[in-house]
Amino acid sequence: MSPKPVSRSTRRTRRPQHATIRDVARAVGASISTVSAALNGTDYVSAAMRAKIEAAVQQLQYRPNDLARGLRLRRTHTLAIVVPDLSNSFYAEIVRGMKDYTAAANYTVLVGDSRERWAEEKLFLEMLHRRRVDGVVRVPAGDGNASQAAQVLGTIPVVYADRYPEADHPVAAWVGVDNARAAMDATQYLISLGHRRIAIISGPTTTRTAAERLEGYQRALRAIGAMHKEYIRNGELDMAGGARQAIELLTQAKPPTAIFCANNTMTLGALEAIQQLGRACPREISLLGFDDFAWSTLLRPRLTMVRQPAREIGMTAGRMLIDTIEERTRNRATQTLPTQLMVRDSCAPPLRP
Amino acid sequence: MSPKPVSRSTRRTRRPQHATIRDVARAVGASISTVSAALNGTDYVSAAMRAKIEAAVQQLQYRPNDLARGLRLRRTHTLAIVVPDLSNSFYAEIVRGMKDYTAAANYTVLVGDSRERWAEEKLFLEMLHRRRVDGVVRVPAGDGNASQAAQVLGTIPVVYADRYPEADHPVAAWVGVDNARAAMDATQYLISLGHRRIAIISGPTTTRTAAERLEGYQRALRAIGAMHKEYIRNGELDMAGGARQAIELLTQAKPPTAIFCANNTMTLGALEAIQQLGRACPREISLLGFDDFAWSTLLRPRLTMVRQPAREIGMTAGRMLIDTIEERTRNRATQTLPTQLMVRDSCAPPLRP
DNA sequence: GCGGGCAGCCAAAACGATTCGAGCTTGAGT
DNA sequence: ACTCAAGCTCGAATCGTTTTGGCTGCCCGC
Repeated sequence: MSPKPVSRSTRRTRRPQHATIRDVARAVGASISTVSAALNGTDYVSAAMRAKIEAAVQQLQYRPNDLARGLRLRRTHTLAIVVPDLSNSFYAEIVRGMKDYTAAANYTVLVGDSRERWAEEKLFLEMLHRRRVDGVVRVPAGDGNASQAAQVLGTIPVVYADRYPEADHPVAAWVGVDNARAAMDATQYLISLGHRRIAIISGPTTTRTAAERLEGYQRALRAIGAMHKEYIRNGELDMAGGARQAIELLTQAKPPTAIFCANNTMTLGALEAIQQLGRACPREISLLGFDDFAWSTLLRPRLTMVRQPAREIGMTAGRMLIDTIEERTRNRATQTLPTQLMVRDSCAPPLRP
Repeated sequence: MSPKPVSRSTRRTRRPQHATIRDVARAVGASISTVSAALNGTDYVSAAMRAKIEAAVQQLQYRPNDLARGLRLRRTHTLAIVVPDLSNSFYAEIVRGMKDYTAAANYTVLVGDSRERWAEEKLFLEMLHRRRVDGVVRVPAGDGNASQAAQVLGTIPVVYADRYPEADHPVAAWVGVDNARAAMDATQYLISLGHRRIAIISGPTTTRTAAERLEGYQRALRAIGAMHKEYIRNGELDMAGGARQAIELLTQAKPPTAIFCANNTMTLGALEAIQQLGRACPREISLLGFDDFAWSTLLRPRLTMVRQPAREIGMTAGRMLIDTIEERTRNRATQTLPTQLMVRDSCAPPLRP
């Protein structure tokens, strides 16, 4: 059985797609090892040779193929972030922060939008696994059972931002704010203005942050014995959800004098509802929101809101991720960043306290 | 030029990172060719074997390595889009449209933000080349000389969105709107309300769309002999730029009775300036903007704006790109989508016409 | 009994990079 | 004169896929 050298290639129609390292090597009459060493500075290469190679690279417009590189190196220099809603400026800002930070360390980031659905998030995570990203930061979808993520991601490092993981990876890294505390402070601010009938529009209780904010709100009101169940609403996190809950609250027999909204989109919905019902804000009804956004000062009234350091959250998540990837795990596994109450015009003392 | 010393470390620590097709083959006692054929359905594989393979895939949590795949296939199923400002909801919406459309065709998209600077865009495009993306849609940075893109992208297909290419690729695909026409219509609307002293705040003339909108505005005013150079302003495209120009316009001796802003961020800036100067809009000054956004109805007054079909622009760009990549070039090379004047509350007849 | 088609499987050659080990000159140290 | 290291270069293995051509039975029609 002699293995005969068969000329098996029938097609010779090979259009030259991109220049390869081999083309560069051929152009300067060197081996590809030498070219590689020259380009990466990883071994001795004479100055003359280096110059010739650099010229050839320019002339051939050679760009290394990162697929081949990643395959060999087992590193793609790619990260990813998945958020529940990209059109929400809060998450957009987190993404931006992460991109800015990681770009400086020469990482590319893929961004995914789960639309609050684990099914969509899972699809995205599977794609990330196939692409062998070096790490991912998750703001898990709020519809529960996001703890299967460990399965689909395998050994890829994960950092959580904003929302807590739920007993997911054993030692999960996380960065975010103290939501209970921030909500409590906000509620106490309303109390200090004289409000007693304070409502909250919160998200679904499967969303960790929503649950914590509700908790903080309750703690503040319980302390003065002013908690009433009919003022607690949870619903969808979007604008329509906020509007619907606000209308229900304001049209009931004994409406609240202040509404605390647990995220930014719902706050906008509530504002829309208030205007639609012809109520004067803040004279007749005070509105306090969560998650600030850039153009909140353009609205009338200018909204009083709890500001989260979105950009810093994204940057920190990126930093924590890169640190674990590159095995400088010097930093703590969890980081809590400060919030800030941006007092503007949408809250005032109640008409009849 | 001293070459650096090299430490040739001999690490033999090979942790089993991810399951490979070889692992699957070994598990079922088949060859990798058979596994590949089974998974891709590209050749005969017995039902029994197929079942065994599928079981092994599940058990090993095998996910094909897209790097190796892309290397072999010379296709990455990755697209990219680069826009001048991601925090501008107009571009964000284009990106979203493209993502939605291309996701259905199983493409991933990388998104880049050039911040209106060619230097940044170039960096991003070079990265795309190294990653061998299958195609890219560009909204070129507005600071000129973006025509070097062909060089850095090599043979990678390009589709332009919103802004025109400037004699870039020979047969450039493009999708956008008729900016001159839209601006002319908008200006004529202001004229029909009785305005004669109409100002425009436009972007830098290196930005093609800005130039076209200015052109349309001029055409409308020239037709009634009401064009005055002191009412024409170009500046930065951001909010601060819009505010600055608006203040200059409104504080001059014979201020305009209406301002036409050539993009959305400048419109917001102008609105801010108007409020800051204590002018009543629309009673004292009418404001008409370009590029609608989702929450424009939350502002008071609700802004009258020219709406571009941003989402459709993104989807169409995605479609055109995929069509060229997959060589179904059945569609025209350039597509013009319709605009719409969203008449709301920020324009009214002038006090003294 | 023989040619031929088909179902099922496999070995090996790409794809384009990095890296290990080794070979070959020089020049210096002893 | 001999050894040794440094400087420079190269061949070959490797990363994890797809794909091509070929091999083996087996059944079918004659």
